[in-house]
Amino acid sequence: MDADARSARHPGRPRRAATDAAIVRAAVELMTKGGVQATTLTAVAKRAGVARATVYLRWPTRSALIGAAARAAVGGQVLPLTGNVEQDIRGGAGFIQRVFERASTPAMLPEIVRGVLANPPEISFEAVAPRRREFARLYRAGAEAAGLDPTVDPHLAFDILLGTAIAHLLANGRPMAEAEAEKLAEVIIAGLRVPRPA
Amino acid sequence: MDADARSARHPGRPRRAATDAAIVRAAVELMTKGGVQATTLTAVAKRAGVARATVYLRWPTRSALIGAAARAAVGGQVLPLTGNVEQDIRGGAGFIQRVFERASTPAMLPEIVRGVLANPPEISFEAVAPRRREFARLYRAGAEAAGLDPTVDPHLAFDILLGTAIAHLLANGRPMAEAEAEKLAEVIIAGLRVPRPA
Amino acid sequence: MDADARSARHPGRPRRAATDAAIVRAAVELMTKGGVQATTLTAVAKRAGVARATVYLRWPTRSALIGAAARAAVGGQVLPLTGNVEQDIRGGAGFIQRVFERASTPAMLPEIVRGVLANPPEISFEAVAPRRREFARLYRAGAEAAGLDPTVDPHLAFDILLGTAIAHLLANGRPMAEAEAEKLAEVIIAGLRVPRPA
Amino acid sequence: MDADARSARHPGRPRRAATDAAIVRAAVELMTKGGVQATTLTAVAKRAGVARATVYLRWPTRSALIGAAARAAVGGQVLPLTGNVEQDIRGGAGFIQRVFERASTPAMLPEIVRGVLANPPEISFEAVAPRRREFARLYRAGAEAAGLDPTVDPHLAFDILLGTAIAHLLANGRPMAEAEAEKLAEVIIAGLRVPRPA
DNA sequence: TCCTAACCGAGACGGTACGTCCCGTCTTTCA
DNA sequence: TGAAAGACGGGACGTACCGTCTCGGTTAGGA
Repeated sequence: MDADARSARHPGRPRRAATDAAIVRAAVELMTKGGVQATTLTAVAKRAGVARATVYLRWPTRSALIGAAARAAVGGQVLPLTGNVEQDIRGGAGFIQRVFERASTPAMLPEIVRGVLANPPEISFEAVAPRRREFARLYRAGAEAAGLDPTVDPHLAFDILLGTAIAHLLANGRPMAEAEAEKLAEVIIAGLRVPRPA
Repeated sequence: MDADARSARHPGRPRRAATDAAIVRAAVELMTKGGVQATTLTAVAKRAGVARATVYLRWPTRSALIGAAARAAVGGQVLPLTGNVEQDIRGGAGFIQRVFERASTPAMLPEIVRGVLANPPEISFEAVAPRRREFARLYRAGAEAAGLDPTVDPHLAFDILLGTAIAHLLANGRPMAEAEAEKLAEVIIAGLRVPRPA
Repeated sequence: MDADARSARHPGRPRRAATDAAIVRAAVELMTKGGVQATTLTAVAKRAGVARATVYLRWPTRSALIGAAARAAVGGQVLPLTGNVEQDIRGGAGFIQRVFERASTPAMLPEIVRGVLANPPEISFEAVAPRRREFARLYRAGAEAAGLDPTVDPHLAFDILLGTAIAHLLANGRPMAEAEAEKLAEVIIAGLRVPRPA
Repeated sequence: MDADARSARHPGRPRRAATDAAIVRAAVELMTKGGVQATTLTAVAKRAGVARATVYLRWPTRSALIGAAARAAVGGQVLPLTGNVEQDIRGGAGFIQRVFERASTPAMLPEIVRGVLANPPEISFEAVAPRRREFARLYRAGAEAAGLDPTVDPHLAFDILLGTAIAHLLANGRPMAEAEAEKLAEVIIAGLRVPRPA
């Protein structure tokens, strides 16, 4: 959509692309440091070295900006998938574990939850977990061959991985360790494995 | 300590106990209907039939009140535990599924996440998931006898149950269905079962 | 009226007379130190070592209490009058000058003005300047004999004395000095003297 | 300095000049109708058709606004002075009498007294009686030529005029009549006249 | 000597104003 | 047109105070 915006020749002075990035970066930093309530539009604008009105030229609402910041902070990396289901579960565990270890993820999580559950939604869950759908497609396609239960909801493995990371963070105040993530992957794989005929 | 507080006769006019409940109830209702942003102190006080200042006599802050409402709405029910680990995992799945089906839980979830991750924390996770600790104790005590992996983090089963419920809600916008929760319990149990000697 | 209150035998525990005085004294002190806005009922009660409700047993309103304090602080002394008009003008100047020199008078003045001009009046001007009426009576009776203008408003001399003290305080932030008061009295007397036949 | 402020182009949207006036007018009207206690910021803002925050952009405090209103209501008119001392005393009496006859003056008086005597002062007396200083200068310059006592405090005539108007208002609840003011001027002039050589 | 009405301290409570802060919009000037 | 700056309407927040009320405990004086 950036391409669209650029190709449609607008008259007048063009927007500085760097400004967008500076604003989002400022928002992420403020969220990380002080949470949502510290992420005032005034504060964001000041930190980005930009006028408040300039922010409103790009995002219609504070919520929209915070949503953009959340996406940028969390949905930026893309989980690599291979099609080998077992390997993808293990890889997914490691990926999610690393994402949660970055300070911005716990900082953004409350806003993501709020935005996703808002009515109407302010953040699309797809935007923050862009590979969930693909993960399910690959599970559907490759589970049986890998000896995993093909009757189960194909999103289940992904949801367990992500959900457990969230629950662990909430319960302990810190993200899962690498070893815990690996163990989790093993439990999921074992749980989904179809019982071998005796 | 309630006993102490009650026995130590405080001077002055005593607080009306009903007021506490009315305020929390009003807060929960407003949260459920309109989310956090609709849960104005003015609105809560009005709905509870109480002066705004009266609310501040009991909770120092809007956040504190919302935290109390969240605890009341979600931590109110207590997961029954038997000591039979397999049965408790299945029961836990059903319990969590039912809790998430009540409208107040999705409504409160964003605030719970915010409050638990806030710095300093405004909500103790124990308060909203009071049986997690006991669940882990029972797992530690009974896993081996039940043929489940005793080397794994004893909280793991609980965290998977709760976390998956959260992830499912975020991904689909609606809570897990009963059948899904049952399937989840089976996967967890199978995943934790120690490989039987061939 | 105190006598009335005492003679009408009230049942129950009688009021401690000292409490009234302590409350008024506290009010005057607070007014003198911090002005009206510092004279909170809470502060007065605390300083008097008394419960807030106790104050309301004696005065129906904060305004009423402040009015009482004003009367006590300013109307306490009574201007001595002799009937010799010239002498009473000079004496009045000195008296007013001394009253304004006490710190409580400038402190109370704003409240007195407010209370006297309030609608309905909360303070009767008679209560703070109890001898104005008598002064006028004596002027009416003795002016001609003293060679002073009998056709003028008999309150005029008193009003000039008091008013000039107020204006001087407002303009300079400090009360009139003794010499200034004496000079003022001379000007008034000279101004009121009927022109001697050439 | 207004010129400076105007020439030094301030960035941003300029303040609407009409708003200042509307707020002050609303404050004066409310004071006149209901006294200080009716002059709520909310009421002022509402009557001026302005947001409460807008008022706070111009005056830091309710007191400051009320002070401004007092100045505007009372200090607005300027006593015309001629340099002819006798004539100026008579003119001053009439002027003050007319100022006190306007309903806003008695309404504002308590606040003026409070503000002038506050510590620190919130209203400068110069602002409400801007010609007192000039009056004294002219008296000092012209008293002797006019046959008036040059040794007396040159502010005295003015202070008597203003003070007597205040005292009269306090004592009677209504301002001096025109005839009374004229008589007062005559008494002052006679009182200040140096005794003619026999 | 006991009863009883009133006093008194303490603090809850409804109500309301204050002053601060933020949002989203607007109106200016300058590039 | 973009962008900086800041005014503006609107509204919530947390604090403070008023005047009323409701407790518990105390204290004088009459029965």
